[in-house]
Amino acid sequence: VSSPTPPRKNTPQIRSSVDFARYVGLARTTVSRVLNGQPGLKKKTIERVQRAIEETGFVPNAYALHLKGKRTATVGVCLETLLTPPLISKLAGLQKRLRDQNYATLIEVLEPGNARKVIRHFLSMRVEAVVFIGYFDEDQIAGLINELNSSATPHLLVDHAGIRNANTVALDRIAAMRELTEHLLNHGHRTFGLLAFSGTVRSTRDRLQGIGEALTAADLELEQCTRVLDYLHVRNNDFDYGRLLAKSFVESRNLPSAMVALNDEIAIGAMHALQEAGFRVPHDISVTGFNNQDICMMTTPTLTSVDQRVEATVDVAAKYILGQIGQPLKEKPALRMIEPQLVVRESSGPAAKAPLR
Amino acid sequence: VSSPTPPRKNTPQIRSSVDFARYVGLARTTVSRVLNGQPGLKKKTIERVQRAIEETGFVPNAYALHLKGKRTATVGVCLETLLTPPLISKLAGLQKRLRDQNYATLIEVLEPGNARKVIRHFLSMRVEAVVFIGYFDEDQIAGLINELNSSATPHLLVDHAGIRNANTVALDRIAAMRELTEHLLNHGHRTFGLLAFSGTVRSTRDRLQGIGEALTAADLELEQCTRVLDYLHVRNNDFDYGRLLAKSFVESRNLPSAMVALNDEIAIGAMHALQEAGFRVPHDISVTGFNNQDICMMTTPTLTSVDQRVEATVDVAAKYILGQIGQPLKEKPALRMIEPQLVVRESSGPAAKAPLR
DNA sequence: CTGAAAGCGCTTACAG
DNA sequence: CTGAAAGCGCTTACAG
Repeated sequence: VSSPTPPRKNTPQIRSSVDFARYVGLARTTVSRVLNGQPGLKKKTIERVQRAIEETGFVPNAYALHLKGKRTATVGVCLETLLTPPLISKLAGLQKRLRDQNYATLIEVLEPGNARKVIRHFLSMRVEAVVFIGYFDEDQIAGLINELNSSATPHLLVDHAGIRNANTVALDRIAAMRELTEHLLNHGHRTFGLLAFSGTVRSTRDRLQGIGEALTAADLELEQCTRVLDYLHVRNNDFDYGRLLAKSFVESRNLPSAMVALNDEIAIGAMHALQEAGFRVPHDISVTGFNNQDICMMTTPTLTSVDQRVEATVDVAAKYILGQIGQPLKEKPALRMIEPQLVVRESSGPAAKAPLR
Repeated sequence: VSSPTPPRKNTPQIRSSVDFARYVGLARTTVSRVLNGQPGLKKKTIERVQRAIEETGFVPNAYALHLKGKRTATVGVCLETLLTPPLISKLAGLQKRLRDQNYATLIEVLEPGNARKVIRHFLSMRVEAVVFIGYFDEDQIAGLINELNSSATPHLLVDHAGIRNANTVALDRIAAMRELTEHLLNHGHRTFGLLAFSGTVRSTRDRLQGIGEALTAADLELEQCTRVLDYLHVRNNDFDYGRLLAKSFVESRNLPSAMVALNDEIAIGAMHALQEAGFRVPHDISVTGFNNQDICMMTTPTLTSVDQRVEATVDVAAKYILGQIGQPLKEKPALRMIEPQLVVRESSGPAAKAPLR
């Protein structure tokens, strides 16, 4: 399938359509008509131009094309600073879908302080839409959306739900944690160690709410049933943080019957620490993750987790944004929730009979 | 640090510097001089323009700017289709360094069949350099580099060594495997199960060569010491493939004393399968990975691996490419090898006394 | 500070 | 098929 490139002869540097037309030996107008596939041209002329393209490598200047009215066919994507595996999957999926529709993707990482600059760069490049993937400062993102609206550029937030007036596609994190908690409740768990659920990020608040809803439905109270030791360590959502947290729970001699981790890495780190301390998972204590990464199947025991359904998310996102391009801005913000999928594996099971020491 | 966006009043749609100058009530020339920070302007005038920018959200059209001679300050990055964690780290590191120098990054995934299109897109966008990250079809990439050369666009391959006339920054995979093999030889290992080392990709050939060199130096022969069962399964460099391979070795009743895996995922999958089959790692059999991902510290036992030194790689890459921009193309291709770092952990140890069954 | 003009690299009627 | 012209949105001398 690879298209071989012919060896380039020593051709004079072709810098513009003027040079190129001269090289071909045709009028600039004619060349332009060939390049744009216009009708009424002799086959021989078309071939002559195509051969010259191969010979010279001439590529028209996109900047001139757009000035003349050609669409930029470019979408800007802003990423959260933390490039986690699920975020990368979403980016890759979106890029592929846009590319398939002949859109180019301009990607920037949104860091605190560079937001304005990034958006202005996108606008100067006349992107036809902007997609944000991940979690951002809420005030900041609201400002950016304002800016996009006033230049009639459609936008979409992927993941970050709850921003007023923003178009959003997001995992239903409330439902995710509700289902996960129900699963644990059904197994008799009544005390839950929450790993890395502190903080005021929207996603965490949603997830806490989901836990709370499940507990309330079972006539339990969030404050009574959950324990948090996040404040003991510098937070860093990785294996090691999970290990530290679980260790602290062990040392506190006040272990919950289930540990619910913010993500798979933390859950795996926690399992590790628990096993090192002599506890059996899930016999002595259950552990759950989030994101359903491939590693969940490779741990001992395999890890119960929640799948974000990235493909579904990206599908909805791409369709939405492609549908908005070229349309007048909608007045009502669009909100699409993606249903998560609980994946039960070996790490969660019936609660231990006696409270652990 | 977040720059608040002022609420946008109902301003008339500003589409060009003409509109904008009219809105400000100044001559287009004056506005342009303010925008470009030219001297000899009253403070009051400058402020007036800046206020109008805030009010209208006016952003000059980058396409017009570039036509007038402004640099595009854009670098194109081509990625291999398979977005592995090390590849993403390299991309993220490079993007950050380019952004810090005020370069925008245009990212495309190179799939078989779209290579020409991608390069032509980059050239039409007048990127100032192109970086390839990962492994590609060798003929295809040679053609692309040809094309870039003839339009005087500097390029750099990250990872894929061995392409003639290409500028390259790559991990010294030969040295990596030589050191890893020496480490195992020193522990008395003489039989090596190679997991996923079949195929003719350049990186695999290099890595096999490194193994071979270490064996030769110990008066051993590659063919005698190594075993491969890759042909038994559909290759897919993930946990599950490693598990399948290790299982097949177990079933073959001809186990090597050490398993050397192409990457960490495969190694972890293999460890898992070995442990399920009742073998102890490393007491009965040693296992090694590659890439030194975070999980290496979270497995039981922790996994011996090789670190690609992504930061060093990206550093060299960014410096090289930024140094080439605006310079005449070098005649001699540049080649910089990055020294890998062997990270010995628990999964590799002294060879078992008796051959395993 | 203003205003008219030229020109960057293209495309697109338009008259031949 | 050719050739001259206009114009996209900018910047930059230039004369006022």
